[in-house]
Amino acid sequence: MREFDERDDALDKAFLALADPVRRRIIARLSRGSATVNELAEPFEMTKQAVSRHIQVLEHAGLITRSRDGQRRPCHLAPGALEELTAWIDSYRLVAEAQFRRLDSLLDNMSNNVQKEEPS
Amino acid sequence: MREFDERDDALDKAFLALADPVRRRIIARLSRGSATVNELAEPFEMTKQAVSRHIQVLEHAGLITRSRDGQRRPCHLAPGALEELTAWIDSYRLVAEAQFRRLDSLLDNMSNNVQKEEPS
DNA sequence: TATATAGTCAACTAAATGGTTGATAAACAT
DNA sequence: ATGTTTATCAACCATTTAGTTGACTATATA
Repeated sequence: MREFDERDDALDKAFLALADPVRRRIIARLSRGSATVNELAEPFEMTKQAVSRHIQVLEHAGLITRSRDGQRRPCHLAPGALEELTAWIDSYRLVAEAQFRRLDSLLDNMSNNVQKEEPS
Repeated sequence: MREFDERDDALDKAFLALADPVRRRIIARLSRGSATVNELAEPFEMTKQAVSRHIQVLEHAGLITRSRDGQRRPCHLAPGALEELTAWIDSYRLVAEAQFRRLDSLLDNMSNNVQKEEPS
């Protein structure tokens, strides 16, 4: 009954948010502690409005949260959000690694069989 | 002398590639073993050309590789590619967690000080 | 040779992204 | 009350993305 899968949508937004060097640098900066929009915008050769929208993308992706401090709107890394992404990646990474190991032992068996069959 | 940072570009492409449910399902499928374009396209209500381009996006992002088997072009998960993404995420995740722990102990100290100053 | 199968290329359209400038809101400071 | 700082909203433009259809290449097969 739902137009789209909510988990898909959450992953879409999170991965898309990270698919931009500006937004990744913002994440990197916030990993060392909270910061305001002006502080986050300062290193970039781009208008503050543009950075403000990058921040909104990160916020809607659930990667950061914001609070209110007078006229400031400090940004904080959302605890747990990055874990969800690594969890998704790792789930398939581990399956693939198991698959590779299975292939390795299959090749081992084949070469063993060759050795066994060779003498015949 | 370079237009853009190569590492940035690689991360851009990889995260962008994962920011799509179709491409994530392709990755999920390939984690269980190689598959041809037709096999990958079959579950989707979309032309084979569209899926073919999704596959190219994954390939240019370095997430999958392709080989030749007659008229088939089997796709395989690129070993090690997913690790690089978790490595990027984890590097900041761990910094952030250390930061949270530091904040926790700071708050602990403050509440201890309050307790000590209370009696005065 | 002809024909089917696997896959890509090219051109087109609709929608989303990423940036700009200019106006505005909200909290502070004088 | 007026002005300053912090940040967002709105309109606009250029570029990219994601899908379509139709033509095409290349390999396999009758």
